[in-house]
Amino acid sequence: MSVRVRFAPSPTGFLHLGSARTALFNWLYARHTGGKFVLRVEDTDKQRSKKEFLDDILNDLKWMGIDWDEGPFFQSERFDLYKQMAEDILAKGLAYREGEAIIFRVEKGRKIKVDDLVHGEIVVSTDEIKDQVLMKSDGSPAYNFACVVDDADLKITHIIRGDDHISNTPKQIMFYEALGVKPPKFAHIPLMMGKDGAKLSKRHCGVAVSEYKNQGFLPEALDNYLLLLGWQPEDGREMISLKGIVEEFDVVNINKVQVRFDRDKLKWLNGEYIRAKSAGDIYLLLKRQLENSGIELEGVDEEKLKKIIGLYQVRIKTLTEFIELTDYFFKDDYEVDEKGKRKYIDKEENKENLKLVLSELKNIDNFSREKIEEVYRTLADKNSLKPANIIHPTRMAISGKTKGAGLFEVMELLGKETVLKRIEKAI
RNA sequence: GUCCCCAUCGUCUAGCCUGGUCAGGACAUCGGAUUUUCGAUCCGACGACAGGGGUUCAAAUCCCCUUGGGGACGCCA
Repeated sequence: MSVRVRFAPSPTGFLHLGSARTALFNWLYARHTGGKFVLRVEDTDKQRSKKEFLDDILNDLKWMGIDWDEGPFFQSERFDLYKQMAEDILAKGLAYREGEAIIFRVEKGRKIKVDDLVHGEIVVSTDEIKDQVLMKSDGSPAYNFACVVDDADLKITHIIRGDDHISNTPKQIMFYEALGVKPPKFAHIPLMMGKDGAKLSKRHCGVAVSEYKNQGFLPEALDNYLLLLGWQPEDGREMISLKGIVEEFDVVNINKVQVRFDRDKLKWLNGEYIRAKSAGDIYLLLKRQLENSGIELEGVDEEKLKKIIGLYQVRIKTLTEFIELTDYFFKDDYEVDEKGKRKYIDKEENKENLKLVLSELKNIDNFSREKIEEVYRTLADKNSLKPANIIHPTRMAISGKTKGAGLFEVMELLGKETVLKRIEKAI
């Protein structure tokens, strides 16, 4: 029988990192087995469910490279089915009415066994479980019941979900029995916590996939990191693509331990992916981010921008860092490092050195990297200065920063006019 | 409180099932090399089997207890 898994978000908020990770494991397992990935929307709570949330969730999934084969199915459209199934259970004498509600009677003194693909066998006594609501008085199904009816109806074979559902599982197994349906296999994956071990929250580093998207993380990096959190290939390699790992992936070797989200490692991976891309690819990704941050790209030549990317690609870990580091290419009112200014500009000797530089630069016709470098070297030589004595003040004068890409490349890209203007201003 | 899950460097992990290798790797941190700075890169350092009992010639590995962390106990999902 072919594998069918599902991802069942509730459209009551954005796509949470933890849910994204669950979706990822489900998707991977479906692709690994050649099975189907089904999308189901758990919108039984009509008050809190919003279409916009759903759209965001689906967009984020697509962004991550997660596609689905069937659905989305909406629970809100299937109330008749739940009601029918509850009535059936009622007719079998396994449930009772309490007002409008239908309640499942839990038989005491039984042991329910959950055969979990990640944890092994989990046994729970039914003495621990209270009678369970199947249908609420308002006519809507209770979560656990709707979940079972749908999973049975959609012929789901493997339920891969978070550890927080372990305690729901024995209840759900009883519902399967009542429905006369063989339960699927379960795989409960350990929860993802914040860096300090407490619940992942906004306070830590953000919980929404879209936040990472907006901060300039690449989907490849996020996918890779989320997967690495709890699973790793046998050879231990850490750069893994979703598509490339499909064959190797399996749920049985997902770790049992609760994991902590480590933004630093994500950033490292993101940097690796940024460096692996061509300047052209980065350009495409960056365009939207730049415009969002109020930088006019109208007047900026694409080739030039690609060259700037080429210089900074190796120095950034997220796309947004690019914007911070290269503001001086796009506007004259860029950020100025005051401490650096005092060190490299304000001192009298620095101003003298900059004057020397300025007079030499004025005479250059071909404002190329090679030519500028030659001028700097000979100038330093003639005045028995260290090259650094003129390089640092120049960098400070033209970029407002003490660090950055190679100075001569930067100068060439900035152009003679801008460079001279900024040095004069600094003096 | 009751039930359930879990326990190797700060973090993610390899090793555990089928006891016997200096407990290996990655991120982070700190040094060094290189560089006009930053970054990248290359070298190196720091750093863990939660504690206590067993079993055994031998325990990170098997068993028990304690401790610690997490989850669930809704007519929320």
